[in-house]
Amino acid sequence: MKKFRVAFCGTPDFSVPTLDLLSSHPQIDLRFVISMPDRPAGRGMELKSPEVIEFARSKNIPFFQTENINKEEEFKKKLKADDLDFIVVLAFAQFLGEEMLNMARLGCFNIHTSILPKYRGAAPIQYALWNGDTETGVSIQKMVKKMDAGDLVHFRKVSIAPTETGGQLYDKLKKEAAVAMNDLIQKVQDNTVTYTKQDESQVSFAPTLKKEDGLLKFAEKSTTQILNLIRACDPWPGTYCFLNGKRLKVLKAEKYHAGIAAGKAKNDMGSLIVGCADGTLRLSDIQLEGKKPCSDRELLNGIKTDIIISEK
RNA sequence: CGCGGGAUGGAGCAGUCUGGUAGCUCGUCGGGCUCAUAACCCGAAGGCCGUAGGUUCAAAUCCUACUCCCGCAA
Repeated sequence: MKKFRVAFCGTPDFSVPTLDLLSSHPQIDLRFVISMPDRPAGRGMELKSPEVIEFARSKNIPFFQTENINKEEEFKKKLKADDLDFIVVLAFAQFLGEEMLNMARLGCFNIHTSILPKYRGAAPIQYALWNGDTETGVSIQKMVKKMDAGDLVHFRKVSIAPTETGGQLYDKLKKEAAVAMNDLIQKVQDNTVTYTKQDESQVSFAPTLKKEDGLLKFAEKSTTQILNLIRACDPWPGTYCFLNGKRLKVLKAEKYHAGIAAGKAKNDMGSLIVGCADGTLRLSDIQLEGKKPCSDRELLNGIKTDIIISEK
């Protein structure tokens, strides 16, 4: 049987399970892995390869790294000559130009971590949690120039547990993406791929989160809003506030019975509590700058002064 | 050489500038009080103050090198 000739564009660990599937699928001939260049990262700013490249290296899959694939004329010629059936794009962090979109026989399939047309953009997982959604999923769309606006070819729904964090949902969808890809390969093989237009009236957006989106504004938000933001931003970008002028990461919080004025904070018998617009939260797992994560009780053991929570 | 904070009994911290008795809030263990408790009272155990050198009569504290942890940034 003839194998499908495929190229893969992706960057972080999120792309790896799907790449793994493609590299080992009997119907797939994985020709190329395309990713971002190595970047300085971490403390010390040492160069680090994208996870996808690490994987490609370990499996001896030909790979190519670039800041902007659209400008790589030489490489595109090579791709063209490779006579691809389709290109899979997953968390690539680059836009594809006309030439790339038309490079393969079936075009480019992008796996997106929401049920489109909801949450077009870079941070659909976080937005689903932030908004308190109970369901999300992965979609596969045939890419067009407009971001995440292509026809839907496949999707899988996933339910969200009330306390699920960004990291947990991320891991779940990471695997789900590979399953969805597997489904699509079957459809391609059976020649049963269908193209469904997105309902433009239902479009919403999930732009990239910034670090500041994780700043907790207790006084002006409800306890539910704060809790949703905390789980959405766990582990990235993380939520924080300032305790007595020092940066305090908030890792976990819960609703608290006792009351306190909005914006105020105190040590309530070993619990660090802070007033929100409609109630009180206990910040149960926290991390002070320069310190390790610990419980509120542990941190409070070492603080003898009044506690002031601010947005600095 | 990206910027910065930190390492002190099991936990979180003070003490370091201005060297000279190891301290605080908890936890643990024993005892007491209470119908009862994250309560309260009494008592106890537990630290070569990250590592290696140096200065000094004397170093947690000053100097040098190293190891490990973390925040920012990316």
